[in-house]
Amino acid sequence: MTTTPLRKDAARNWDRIVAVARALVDEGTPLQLNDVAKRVGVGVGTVYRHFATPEALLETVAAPSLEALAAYGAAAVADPDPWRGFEGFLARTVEAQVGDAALAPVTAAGADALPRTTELKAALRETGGILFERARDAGVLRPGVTAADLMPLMCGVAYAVEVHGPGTGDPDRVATAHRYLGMLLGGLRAPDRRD
Amino acid sequence: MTTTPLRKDAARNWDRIVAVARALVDEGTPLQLNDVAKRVGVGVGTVYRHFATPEALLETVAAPSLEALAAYGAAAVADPDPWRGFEGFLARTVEAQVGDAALAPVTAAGADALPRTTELKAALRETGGILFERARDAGVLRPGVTAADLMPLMCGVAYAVEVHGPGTGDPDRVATAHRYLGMLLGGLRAPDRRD
Amino acid sequence: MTTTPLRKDAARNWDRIVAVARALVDEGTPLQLNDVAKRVGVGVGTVYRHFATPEALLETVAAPSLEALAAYGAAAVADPDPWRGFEGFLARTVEAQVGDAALAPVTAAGADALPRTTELKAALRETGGILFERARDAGVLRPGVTAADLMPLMCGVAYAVEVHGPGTGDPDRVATAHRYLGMLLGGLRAPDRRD
Amino acid sequence: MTTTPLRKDAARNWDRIVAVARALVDEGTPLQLNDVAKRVGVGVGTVYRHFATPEALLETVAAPSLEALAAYGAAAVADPDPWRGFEGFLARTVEAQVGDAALAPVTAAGADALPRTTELKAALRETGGILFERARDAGVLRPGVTAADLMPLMCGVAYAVEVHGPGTGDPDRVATAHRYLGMLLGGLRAPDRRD
DNA sequence: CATGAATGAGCCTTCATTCAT
DNA sequence: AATGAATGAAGGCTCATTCAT
Repeated sequence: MTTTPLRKDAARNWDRIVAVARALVDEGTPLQLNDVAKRVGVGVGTVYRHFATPEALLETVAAPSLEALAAYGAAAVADPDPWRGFEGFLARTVEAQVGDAALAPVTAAGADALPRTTELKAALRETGGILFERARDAGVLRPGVTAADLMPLMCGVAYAVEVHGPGTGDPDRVATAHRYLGMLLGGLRAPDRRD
Repeated sequence: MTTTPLRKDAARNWDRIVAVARALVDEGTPLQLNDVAKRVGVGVGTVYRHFATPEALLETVAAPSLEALAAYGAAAVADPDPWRGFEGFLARTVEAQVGDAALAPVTAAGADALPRTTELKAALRETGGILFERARDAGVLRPGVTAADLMPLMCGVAYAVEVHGPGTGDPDRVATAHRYLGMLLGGLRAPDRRD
Repeated sequence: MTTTPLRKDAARNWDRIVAVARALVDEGTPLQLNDVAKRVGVGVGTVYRHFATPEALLETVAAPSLEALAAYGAAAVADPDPWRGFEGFLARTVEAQVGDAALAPVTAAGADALPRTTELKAALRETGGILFERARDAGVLRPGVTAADLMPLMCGVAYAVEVHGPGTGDPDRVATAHRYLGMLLGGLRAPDRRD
Repeated sequence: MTTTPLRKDAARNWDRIVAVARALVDEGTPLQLNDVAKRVGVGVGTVYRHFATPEALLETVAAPSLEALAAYGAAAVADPDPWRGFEGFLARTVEAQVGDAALAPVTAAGADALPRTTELKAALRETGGILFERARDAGVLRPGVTAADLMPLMCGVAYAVEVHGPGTGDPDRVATAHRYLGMLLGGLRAPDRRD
């Protein structure tokens, strides 16, 4: 965890690279380190020095969203209402996924490029697990679900939003994400119906 | 619908190309026409003659699954129980998606390379719509869902299965798909709980 | 010169191929035998049977223009006014070149694909030679020009028209061709000036 | 006009690429960047880095001729004799076209790949225009010609030389070019003849 | 004679990554 | 540290021509 602090100019480059990468991600352009370097106005080598692979850069771009999610999760755990904490966390998760194009690939990737990413993903899984268990123990969850299903399901909701409609950045996307999450939570089937 | 029948030798190549493509799709290799040609043992031109683009080949590979799904859908419409028809169709849909790696890209693609694909997708949407309306009219669906949500939701379920675990072909995948579909239909939330 | 007469159906194909090729030339599409075959609705083999190479087809397409020019030339030779005969022939030549996109490549080509083309070109050279000599002997030509310069100069005029402006088919082209030919005949320099 | 100076090694490659391209142009081989790379002994990417398209390379190869022509034009404008300036410029122009196979395609191309090419072509047009107007105002030009005709006519002369005979590089070509230009300037028709 | 499937060399272009400067 | 030139494998696609049917 102890990283040698960057020299001031190096830190400045780091920031500019990440900012440009963020902009590229937002506009849907695939991250190419050559391209990033050109836009930042530094050499490719500099970008490679800071980020060994495109994935590392992408994970760095995604990190703030993951951090924010983790922070929210920590607060949700403190919520006295188990369901509200659980639901809120899931809502934030899908909001983040549909609002930040960097998240989907990072979340779905099998291997992480940065240890920090692995930590964050683990923390989120952990938080999700805690919230899940609290909810389950409170009896507000249907049986059959496990904590390990949460991440895939949230990715699924985000993907459904993707398939449904307009590209990242459209305001409707968040509404759709909430609708879809609501469906998953409440079920598509009318509650009074029993087979 | 009347296609000039291929000469015997051409038909043989067509079959071999599709077979190789199917194998590549199954092993997760991206479809590259040069590559396909090499593996089939024909010239690139032959592959291009049969399939103008990688998408056309992929859609051809995916077609049987789509056809089977459409056939099932036609039968489901005849099911006297609206819910069973609806649920069965969705189940088949996610099974297909999870069992055939060619489906996800074809389903998610905005533009189709082959008219047949467009027809099949339209037919599936149509069938889904009919089953959906029957279920809704029978009062077995929660309000707030629309027919246009079905396709995205099924894609979402399939994607969740993908994120969850083992690659295409694993038998567990179908079980997981059923579990996830069940969650979506019934809701994650315990039915007796009301906010 | 004795060609086995074609069977009726073969002759029909020959005609249709040439007609399609003419249309392609007129619209500026490069002549590709596969393409021609597709548009005619015959197999490539058939086209190849009739025309061994793209050049042979192009020369066949160009032939009528060359024939017409040759016929005009024969008449021009009979003109009692040597200058008028000469000038008229050149005018027709450049008109043909700017009006028929098939001519430029055929005229400029070093080797001919068809004997008929060689004959026609020779005939035109011959006619040009006669007209040239008549004009020269009548003293209406400046010294320094030779008969062998005529063909290149006419090609040059046609090319100048090409560089100048709108593509084949535009009515202005003929006017421009006449203007340029007029410049060549009369000279750019004011006639009263002597160095 | 301020271009970042290339690094020494890069400049060396640039030079070698242009030199090879020049040789290819001289021997009439069409410019293919892969081919150029192979002959220079560098990777394709290197050639693409320096010249984004074959046209850009060709224009670079042609540039010195255009520069020389522009320089000559600037001097010609200073010539006290309007006709001599005009004629000299045209003579240099056809000499250049006939001596450098890179010029014809660059001159005839509608769109330029390099801004420098556009500048040079504009400068030449401008110079031609000035020389033309001086000559016209001095009364040494026949009416009916416009400045916009000069470029096409010079291209036409060069093309006529091409059609006439031996390939680029042959010494006779220049002589022929002068002959043809002379014909254009003085007219093919004997001066004493009036219709 | 006609067919049209097959061929495959050939050309273009991109981009992740390395390494000399 | 930073630079950015160089690399070259990789992939895409076209088209003139042949030859089995």
